[in-house]
Amino acid sequence: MSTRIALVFAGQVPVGEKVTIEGWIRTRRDSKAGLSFLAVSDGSCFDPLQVVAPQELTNYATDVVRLTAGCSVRCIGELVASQGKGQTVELRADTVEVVGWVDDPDTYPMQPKRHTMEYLREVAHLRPRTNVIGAVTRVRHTLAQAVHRFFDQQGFFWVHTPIVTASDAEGAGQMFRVSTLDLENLPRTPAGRVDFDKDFFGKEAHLTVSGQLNVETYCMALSRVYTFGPTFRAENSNTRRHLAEFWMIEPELAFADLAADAQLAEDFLKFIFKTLLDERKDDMQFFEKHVDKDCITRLTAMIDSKFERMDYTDAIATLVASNKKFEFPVSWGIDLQSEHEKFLTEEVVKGPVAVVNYPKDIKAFYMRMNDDEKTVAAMDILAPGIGEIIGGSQREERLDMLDRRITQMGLHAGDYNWYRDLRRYGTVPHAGFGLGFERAILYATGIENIRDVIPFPRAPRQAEF
RNA sequence: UCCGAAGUAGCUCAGUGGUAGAGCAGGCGGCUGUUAACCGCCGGGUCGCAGGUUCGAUCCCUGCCUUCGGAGCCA
Repeated sequence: MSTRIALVFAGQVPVGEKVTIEGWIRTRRDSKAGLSFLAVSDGSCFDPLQVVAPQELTNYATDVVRLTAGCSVRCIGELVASQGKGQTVELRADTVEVVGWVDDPDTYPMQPKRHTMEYLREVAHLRPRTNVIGAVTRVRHTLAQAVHRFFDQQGFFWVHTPIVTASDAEGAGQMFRVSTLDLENLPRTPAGRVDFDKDFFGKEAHLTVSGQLNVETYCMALSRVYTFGPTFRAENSNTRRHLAEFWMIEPELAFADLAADAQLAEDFLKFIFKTLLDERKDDMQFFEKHVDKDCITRLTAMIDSKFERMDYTDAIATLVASNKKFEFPVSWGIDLQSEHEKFLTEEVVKGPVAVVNYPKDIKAFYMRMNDDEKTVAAMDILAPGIGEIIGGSQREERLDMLDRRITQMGLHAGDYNWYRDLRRYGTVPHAGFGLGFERAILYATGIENIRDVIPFPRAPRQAEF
């Protein structure tokens, strides 16, 4: 059984102990003193372990000096204090077994040098071997663990909402169709339409764009629930902040209003980022040094800050009073554009801000109508450097109001019968929010393109690997 | 989808209307308890694809493809 390199650096392996490590060669440096230095990484932590391979090894001339980046090895030897600078301990190898060679090292795509992120996307099956993608992967894992830990500690239950949804109306975004019909030979109704009664589910089905409506049903029984899973949008978005497949976190809180929702969001963000800083120091230091020098101070500032609250109406007044020239003119009733959000969070508040109570006409049907009948209890949390990071709302718990909103939006109440039932049987005020998981990773690491924080990005015309 | 930019060696890039170079990587040799080391030599390219202009195009023009940045949509 081999030892993970992370345990070695964590001091859990005493100097003098014989260990086996297994991993991949990052670099090899030969010394005429009669030994080679192998940087071996197993991905368990940021740093590779230095393995010292003396020329006395029986396969030194045949194997060790032929090692190149990417070769897999099993090294057995004694952990010793390093004689060189740059590391405190190293492995003095008794054996270096080559598990797998690299065919044609000349064209091995992952060289021990800096690659562009664009290039790495083209070799998505090999890019986890790089420092940056390895670090992203560990950060992503730690944040995901922190998400679950936060909700667990707060008494929330993780509800696995469906990926495939046959609801007639999700109400948000364009959806990917799920069908087993033969596209070359579609069944038709007498009226000439595609006959989805012949399809697998007997009706139209799609990939989910949000688990919210489903999770609300469990909220009306278990009080505190959340979803955390993949969601899909078939929109032709080509930006560094959008994916066709991304992971979303959506908590739902019963007996709660918008203020409680905003507080939950604030506590949540602070918890997951604090956990990240506590548990992934090595990787975060790499991001600070090579990707975004402000990433750690940005997270620290957020953790220590008190999120501001700002009414939408006040936000509009602030934007107008700034006399700043915006590409999109500002007036009450508009949806805030990227430039407006950035201005508010980066120049006015200079920190995270929850903007609340948006005009009803620019928000979804399920958001709770405020007493003014002009605004709904919606919120967006804006953060410097990224803009909107969380969107949420108090849900409309009054059936008559919900029905009125459904009608106003040109939707059909009949399509939402199970959702309406929640308002007929023991309805309660409740609220929730949605967080795009990859956006949180962008914010934490300073990585610029969302395609670099998910292992296999899905975007328009991009579904390789 | 709209606006802008870019596609030259395995990678990162320079360059020219007369078919091309550097650094890194790779191979060989030298040197060193080395730190993405250093020194020397060597191999390696349909200059994104398709047309057009021209005696001649990698360079100029047109179209297409791909990628990047911004916007919209949104998380």
